[in-house]
Amino acid sequence: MGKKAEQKKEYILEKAREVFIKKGYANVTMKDIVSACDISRGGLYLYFSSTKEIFLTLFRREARERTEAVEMAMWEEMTAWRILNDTISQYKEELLGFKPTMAYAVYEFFLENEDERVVRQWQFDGMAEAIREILDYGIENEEFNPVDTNQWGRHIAMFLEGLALTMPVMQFPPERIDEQIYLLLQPLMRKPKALKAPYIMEQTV
Amino acid sequence: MGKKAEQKKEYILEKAREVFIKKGYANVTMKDIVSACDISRGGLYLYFSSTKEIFLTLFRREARERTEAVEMAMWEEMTAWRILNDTISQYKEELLGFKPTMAYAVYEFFLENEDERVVRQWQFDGMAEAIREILDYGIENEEFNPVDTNQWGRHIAMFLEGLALTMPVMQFPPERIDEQIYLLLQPLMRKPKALKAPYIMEQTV
Amino acid sequence: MGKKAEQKKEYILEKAREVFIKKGYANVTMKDIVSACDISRGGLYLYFSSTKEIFLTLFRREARERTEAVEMAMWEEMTAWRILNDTISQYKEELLGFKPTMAYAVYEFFLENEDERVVRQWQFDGMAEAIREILDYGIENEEFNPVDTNQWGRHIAMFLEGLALTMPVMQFPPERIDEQIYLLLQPLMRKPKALKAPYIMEQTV
Amino acid sequence: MGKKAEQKKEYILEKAREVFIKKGYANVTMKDIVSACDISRGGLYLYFSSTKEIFLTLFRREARERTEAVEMAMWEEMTAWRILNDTISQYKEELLGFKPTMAYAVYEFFLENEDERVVRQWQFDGMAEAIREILDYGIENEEFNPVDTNQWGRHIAMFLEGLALTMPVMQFPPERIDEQIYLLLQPLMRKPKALKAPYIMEQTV
DNA sequence: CATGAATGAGAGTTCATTCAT
DNA sequence: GATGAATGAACTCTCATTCAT
Repeated sequence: MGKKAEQKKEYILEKAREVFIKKGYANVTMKDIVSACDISRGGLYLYFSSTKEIFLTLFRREARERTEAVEMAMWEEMTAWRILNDTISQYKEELLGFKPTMAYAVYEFFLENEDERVVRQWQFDGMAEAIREILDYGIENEEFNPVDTNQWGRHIAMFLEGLALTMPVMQFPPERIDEQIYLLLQPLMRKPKALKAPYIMEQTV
Repeated sequence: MGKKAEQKKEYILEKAREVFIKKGYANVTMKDIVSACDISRGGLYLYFSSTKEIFLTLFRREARERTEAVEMAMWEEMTAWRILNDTISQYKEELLGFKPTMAYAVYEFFLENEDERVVRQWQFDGMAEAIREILDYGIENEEFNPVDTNQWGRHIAMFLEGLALTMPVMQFPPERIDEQIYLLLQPLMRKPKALKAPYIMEQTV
Repeated sequence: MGKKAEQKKEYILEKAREVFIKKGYANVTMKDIVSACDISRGGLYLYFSSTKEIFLTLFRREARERTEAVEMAMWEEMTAWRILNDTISQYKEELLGFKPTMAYAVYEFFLENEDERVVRQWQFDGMAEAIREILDYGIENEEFNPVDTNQWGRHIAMFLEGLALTMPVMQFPPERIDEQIYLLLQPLMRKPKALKAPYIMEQTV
Repeated sequence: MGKKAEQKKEYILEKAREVFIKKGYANVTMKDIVSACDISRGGLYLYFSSTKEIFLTLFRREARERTEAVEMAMWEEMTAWRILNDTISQYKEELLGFKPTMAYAVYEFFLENEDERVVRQWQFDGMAEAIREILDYGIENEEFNPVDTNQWGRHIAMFLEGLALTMPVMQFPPERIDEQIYLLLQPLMRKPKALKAPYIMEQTV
């Protein structure tokens, strides 16, 4: 495939992402994506042969990017707080609608495609693992209380997923997101009393 | 509407529920429900005119029942622990697949029907409120540490939703669910150290 | 399925037959049949779900009818000549276009559907077997020379198929068909010299 | 057209032939041929503008070659038996799958293209004529019984076509082909009793 | 000459919805 | 009330054919 084809593929993925964000997964048709891309019906099939293929391509990439961001941050020797915070902040932006999310589409997709669930698990495990690493790092630095970081990795990862799915529908205000994150992370903090919501913001700056 | 018609409607809802559990919302067609009910195609339209109408009827009822269960328990003067535990246990059963759940269908539905999100919010608020009441009750009895029960009501409600959506796809073992609930509730416990996972079970008995 | 549905199915088969006669098999679309039947696109799918299904239904029936006709004639104790002649005459009518034939469609179908060839074989064997019975009967009556009737059953059956496929395209005149049948059957005749083409006709009367 | 273009055209015809043998005519698309030739989509159109054009080119050539083979043999003063036998043997090889045949494609083509049937007729007549010449030659040499060689030329030509169309689907064993040819040619033989099947083979050697 | 991306017509198929019975 | 046949819109997917490069 030439460079131009690669670009076109990229363009289609980008447009398709917008469609998935807007309509979830199950209701998206090839026609929808065709319209969004402003190409011909047959043209899309030159690059992808189903919504499923498009979706999986997008999903795998996003999962990879998300965990890579964490690894990258660790490499740069930022404080554990800062890293955890950035990670969660990215979610926050999505939750607040500043940056749209495919969370729904993801859920619809894996509901419909039972045989692909291993991909989903892989993504979740990757996320949990990345968070575990941050926590280990933070405990070592005496930033966090010592806890079972395997369990807490999963806990935070799962909480973030729940938040991602609940918030868009609920349309909670930003403060409420901070509130929830505060409750989640409190047990990790060495001196929780000293922190005030939205403490995440304070820490960041 | 006669009594017989009422029964038929009830029957249809029951069967439709099974379909939603199995296929989510977006992929369910009137034809699916017709098949599940073993009723004529036109016949279904005498009672409901769309999957949306059927779904909303079911959803409103379930939301009501769930909060009512909590209220009922409070009325019976059970311990806060017992009530919270029963509530969470019901989720656990669903999560472990012993009792099927419409969680996915719910998410799909509200994704597709933006204008109905207020209903979803009402349901979530009802759940959070019910949990808040349990917490207030437990704090009063000195079963729980004093916390902001409004925040914690939402926190637990949201966590349960996240769990409900994550677990079915992940196929985690029961211990992991206990582990997660433990991490969630730990800050509420007066003597967390004394509790071992699966502490929920221990408390129950 | 009610009686009316049965009639409709019959009607569709009848119309579809005309389409297959006219266009063969491979080029026939569900849309063609829909047009021929003057029903809606979706309507056809209530009765048949593919051209393949329609074709096989027609084919099986025709094969059955053709061999049944032979059995029936034997039962009525007609002379072997008369029976063989009638059988061949039916082909002749088809060949001359007085009665249209699906021969082409049959060939196209079994080319395309290798896995159904056993059906074709069953039909051919049935035909060969029926002719063998006529020959045995005729030899017993001393109408025919004694020959290996198994071989000759296949020989005549195969010849008729070849004729059916060649004639429509060739547009040979009726005399030429008689000529060919004469050459085919000559070795069976006890006094071939005494017969003149179109001897089949003479025998019939 | 330059020499190189001529070669390319030749190459395309060769590959297209393989496709027609495998898939008949009606189901063959320009795309199939493009794939088989490993050529660009637009490239094919520089040489041929439809499957029909390609097919007709192939068909005309094959018809010519087949009759030429007969003429050539006569020229070499082989015995009529030997020539007839070689001609039929070539068919046999095709029938047994040792040498693939376009027979099906031919039938499909002329079904679909009524206006081209004159070409088919021309080919059949050519074949019948070639066989007639062999028979005349054989009668003159007193190899065959005297018969109406016009009729018999058509008879044998038609029989071979029938065989070609029936056998591939039926998957008959080689002996059965010999059996059938024996029944066909028997009336021509001066002393048929002396011949045993597969007599064709015996004669050849 | 040659390429292969792009187009759009058209086939298959499914269902929501209607309506005569 | 209840049925299920019938309709037609919408969607998926494939290819013949064109055209810029």
